[in-house]
Parts: sequence; C-alpha cells; structure tokens
Amino acid sequence: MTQSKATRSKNAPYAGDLRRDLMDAAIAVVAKEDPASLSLRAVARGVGVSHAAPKNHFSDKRDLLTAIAIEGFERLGHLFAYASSGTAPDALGRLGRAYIRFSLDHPGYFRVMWRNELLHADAPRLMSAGQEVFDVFVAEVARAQTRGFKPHHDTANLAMALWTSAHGLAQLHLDGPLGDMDPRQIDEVVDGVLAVLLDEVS
Amino acid sequence: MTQSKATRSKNAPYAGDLRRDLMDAAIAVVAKEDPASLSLRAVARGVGVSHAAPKNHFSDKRDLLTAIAIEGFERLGHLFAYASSGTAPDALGRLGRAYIRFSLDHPGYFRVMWRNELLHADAPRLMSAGQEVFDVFVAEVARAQTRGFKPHHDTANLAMALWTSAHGLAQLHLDGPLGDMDPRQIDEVVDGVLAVLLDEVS
DNA sequence: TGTACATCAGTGAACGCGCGTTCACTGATGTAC
DNA sequence: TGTACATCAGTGAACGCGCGTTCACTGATGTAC
Repeated sequence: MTQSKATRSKNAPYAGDLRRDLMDAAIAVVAKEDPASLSLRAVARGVGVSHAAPKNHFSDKRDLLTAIAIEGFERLGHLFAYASSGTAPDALGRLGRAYIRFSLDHPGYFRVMWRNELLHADAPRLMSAGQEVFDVFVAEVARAQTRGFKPHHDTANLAMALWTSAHGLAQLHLDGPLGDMDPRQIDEVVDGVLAVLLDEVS
Repeated sequence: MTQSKATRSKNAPYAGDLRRDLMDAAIAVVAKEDPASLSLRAVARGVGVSHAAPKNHFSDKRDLLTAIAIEGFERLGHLFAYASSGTAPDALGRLGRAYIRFSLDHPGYFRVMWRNELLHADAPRLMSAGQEVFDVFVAEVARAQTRGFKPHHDTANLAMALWTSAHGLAQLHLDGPLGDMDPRQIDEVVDGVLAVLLDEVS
C-alpha cells in the first residue's frame, strides 16, 4: 500500500499507484488461497478502495492475473540471471534451488504463472517473459553439457527432465502432500533430488 | 447417472447410488474447471437432483473432494499394480507413463488429489491410499536398482527425483504452458524425459 | 394378507451473503484564456 | 494571477445471480402386529 486509508478524503484520487497496489493485494490473497477463487472485490478490499475502482486498471480477473503472471516470470527471470551469472560449476543446481525458493517465497506469483486457463495465455508479454526464462534455463543446460554434464543426451530432453522435476517438487510442496514439511526438510529433499539429477552420487 | 431424470416421480427416493453419481458429476465438473471453484449446487445439477440432496451424503465440498481424492489414489494404485506386474525390465518407464496417462485421462481425479488445502488431508483412508501408491513406486525403484539402475543413489532420493519429474510433467500438461500439445507431442516429450531419467541415451 | 406407523432420502421455498456489473455522482487535477 | 471548464479516477447505491444453509414437507419403503 502506498498510503494509509485514513489520510485520503472521500473522493480524492488515489494518491499512489493503485494498479501496483491492486497487484500486490491480489498476490497476497493468492499466497493464501487458490487464484481460481480470487474475487476482484476481495482485492479492492485489500487495498482499501471501493469495489468498482479496479475496473479502471483491470477489466477483469483474467487481466489482473495475467499481469501478475508476467511480473512473476520477470522476477523469476531476474533470479535466474543472478543464479547463472559467474562461472560457478554448479550453475544448474543454483537454478534449481532458485526455482524452488521462488515458488515457496512467492506462492502468490507461482500459483498464477502455470494456470493458463485463468490467464490470457496468448498475451505476447506473457509468452515472451515465459519463453525468456525457459531459454535461459535451456542455455544453461547446454553450457553444462559442454562441460561434461550428460553430454550425450538431447539438450531439450535433458532440460525438460530437470525443469519438470523442479516444477513437480515445487507444486508438491506448495499445495500437495509435501506441504507440511519445514524448511529444513524441504532443503534435504531438494538436495537429494538434485544429487540424483545432477549425478553427484550421494 | 444410474437413471434418467424423467423416469423418477417427484418425491421418489433416488433410484440408484446417489453418492456414486454425485462423485461422478463432481469429477466431470473438475475435469473442466478447478476444484477450488466447484460448487455443490453445480454437482447436484449435474445429477439432476435438488441442491439439498447432496447433504445426505457429503456434509460439504471438502468431504466430497476427499472421497474423490481417495478413489483417485486407489485407481492410480490399480494402474501402478498393473504396470509393475510381470518382469518387464522397463517397469519404471511403465509406471511413469501410467502416471502421465492417468493425469491426462482423469483430470477430474488428478486435479483434486494433490490439493491438500481443499481436502481432509489427515483422513486416514486418504493418507493410506496415497502412501500405498508411493510405496509401490519406491519398491519398484528399489527393485530396478537391484537390477543395475543407478544402484549408487539413495533410493528415496532417486524415487523422489523420478516422481517429481512425472508430477511436474503432468501438471504442466494439464494446466500449464504445455497444455496446448496434442497427444503425439505429449508422447514425444514423455519419451524424451524418460530417456534422460532412465538413462537410455537417445 | 392387511393395516398402522416409523423411518428417511429427497424436495423446494426461503434466508442472507458475496460476487460482477452498471451508473449517476463527486471532487481533485489539468488546461485554456 | 485568476476564472471557467474539461477530464477522469474513484465512490457508493443498486441490480440480478449463484452460492451454502435451513427447514417444513412429501411420499416411498421397511417394520410391527
């Protein structure tokens, strides 16, 4: 929230970035409950604004969720860029951990990003933001292969195997039967899975 | 539906297994939309029964979804039992394919099974049904190891790596960015991922 | 076999609630002169 | 600098809708005698 409700007179324009605050409120709601049952009225309530106000920024829930998904991919992209920078030999491990950490630290983004039926899945910015993240990942897999990591496997297949595993792990921790683990247990599971996938015999 | 709406007089008892039909109707609804936004009234409508009728069988949505999840794990367990029977050397591949096929053939079950926040996650039958499926899978991984499949890896880690990958693949196909693939493309992706995970260099 | 009664699953009207949507409005801000 | 006007984001009342929940009811079935 960029301002407190109390300081705003009744019909004053919203002194801040309402679009931004609506997104943050929605992200906070989705961090606790499924995006499928999100209501725009609840989002407006979260910001402290009348229920009709969001219409000026998002025509409906799908618009809002799409904006959140785009931002989520962009944030994940930044984390990936950071994790893959430098010449660390365990770049893939760092990407995997970054993916899991992002899903657990930002469930409000993560839960939205993979739910195409709730999004404008064909929105150009969404597609490009998602593609960019995936491209960074595939490039990193290819780079690891040049350094001797499973060089005989098809890069696309290898990337898909690693990505799906990280994604499944994230989903099972967020909403599934692994959801009652504490951070320490989660780290152990992630370490164990990475040990197998990245072939460091443990 | 075990009977047609037309043959039943106004206040006649439901001539069939209403509990069964309610579950089937809910599964059909969830196959198309998220369980989080399922309504009991929509389920009753699907069966052609008054909206208060379900109360005699399920006290609320959580009860209904829990029953569906239990049945889903039981069905998956049967598929696993079938896939792992015999002495085929590619048992793990068959389990993986069974998992993916189940998720795509029965999204109404699959979408519910991993959403603990919508279920009575501590229901004994749910926990045991899920555990049983997982146990079968882990046992099969251990058996593969005795035959030379990645024998130096920790069995639990190895099982988790394989399971999360299958699960992520299923989720990404069901609701995510891989959702627009046709069956042929899906098979190719599954084959590619299995080739990497099961170490048959492709 | 027949009658009286209890049971019990399903009915349908009624309720209050939160939702999305519409719309006349308000009042702060920006622009023209 | 001051006045008049246009713009435009946010307000709040109103609407119809589907939801979960309650409850008196109905009528088919099962049981007692």
